[in-house]
Amino acid sequence: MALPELPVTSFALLGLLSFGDEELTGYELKQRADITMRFYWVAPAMSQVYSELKRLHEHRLVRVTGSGRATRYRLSARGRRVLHEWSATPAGFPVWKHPVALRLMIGHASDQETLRGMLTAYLEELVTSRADLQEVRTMLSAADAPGETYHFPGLVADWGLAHFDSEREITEKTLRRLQEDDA
Amino acid sequence: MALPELPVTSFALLGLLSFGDEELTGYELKQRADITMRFYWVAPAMSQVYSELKRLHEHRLVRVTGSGRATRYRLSARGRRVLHEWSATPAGFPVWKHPVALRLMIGHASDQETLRGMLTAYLEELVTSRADLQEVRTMLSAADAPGETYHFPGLVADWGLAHFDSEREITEKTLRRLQEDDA
DNA sequence: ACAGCCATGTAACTCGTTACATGATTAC
DNA sequence: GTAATCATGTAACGAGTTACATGGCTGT
Repeated sequence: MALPELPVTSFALLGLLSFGDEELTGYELKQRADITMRFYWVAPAMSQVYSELKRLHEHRLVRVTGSGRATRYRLSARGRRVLHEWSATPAGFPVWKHPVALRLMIGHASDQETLRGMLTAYLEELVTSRADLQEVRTMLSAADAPGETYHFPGLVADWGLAHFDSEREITEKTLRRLQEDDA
Repeated sequence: MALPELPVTSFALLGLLSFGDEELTGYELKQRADITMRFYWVAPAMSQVYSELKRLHEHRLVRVTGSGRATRYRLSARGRRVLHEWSATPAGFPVWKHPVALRLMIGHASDQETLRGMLTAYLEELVTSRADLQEVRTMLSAADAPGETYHFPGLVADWGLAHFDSEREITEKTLRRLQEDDA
């Protein structure tokens, strides 16, 4: 059984369909992605969710249960096998696109005022993002014991929380270093 | 002076041209990006470097000094102004694409063996990446005092090093948690 | 002479986005 | 009735990649 060549986001969406035996609409799938997956992958556009679902169906990785106007999708047996196979695939190194760090790098083209404002704004966004993720983490804690449905999502959420904490620390430290430079 | 609408990578490359008064070829610019910028932005393909340079020139943000077969580019006065203006632009939140965390999220579709192997492999890649960045950091330290050319790149490199350290800690912690689950 | 690096591009393609369009259902 | 949400798509576009092609220069 050859692993179909699909973009990672396809497998990510397939993965979201692999919790429990739920049947989801494209709309619901998009919501799940927005809530959880966006923290360490992406939040795909609505239109992409539909086109990926179409493709997953063409590859018979999902089954369609057209009950009424809302098309519902569920993982097929083949989809489950493919997902298992894919998860053993080399993961590759994370890609980090950090517009704050990028601007800081060319700090000589800016000024202290602007840079400090940027870092402060970033700190605030970190706080709200962390709070959002913490909320998710709390919801998952209903079934996050080893073997339960949301055990692994719980691990990943903790990973994300630790990451946000680390970012906060580094940003604060950098702010302090900028202030020292002023003197 | 309206800020031209260009992708961030354009400004990133423009930023790389703003250190010192150097004139760089596309080839050299690509090397710089590979060495430093890739850690918090991207390493653009060679072909993209050339097309971006072409576009930057069309916008008169760089000047071309065609000395011989190798075309050399340097920041124009206009380019410097635009870069300054861009750096005060809202930065947006970092995007993190983390294939390891993504696979861990659907850990239920995998097995302990595979997951531990994945995290261990990631740890090793973290070590080499950190070492690469540390090497860059050391090179920068020749001129990283406040006011010197590589002060800000130094700050950003330290940011990246702290990030790698944080990732190492989280990964190790997650590995321990996986082992506890086994028992 | 030959390998390896320097140097520059073109063409085809995919991923993913935004803008647009449509209509059904639900809550108030 | 009317606003918000649910639900599904199409079309155009842009960023960025890989594969391909070419050729000069440099060290051994």
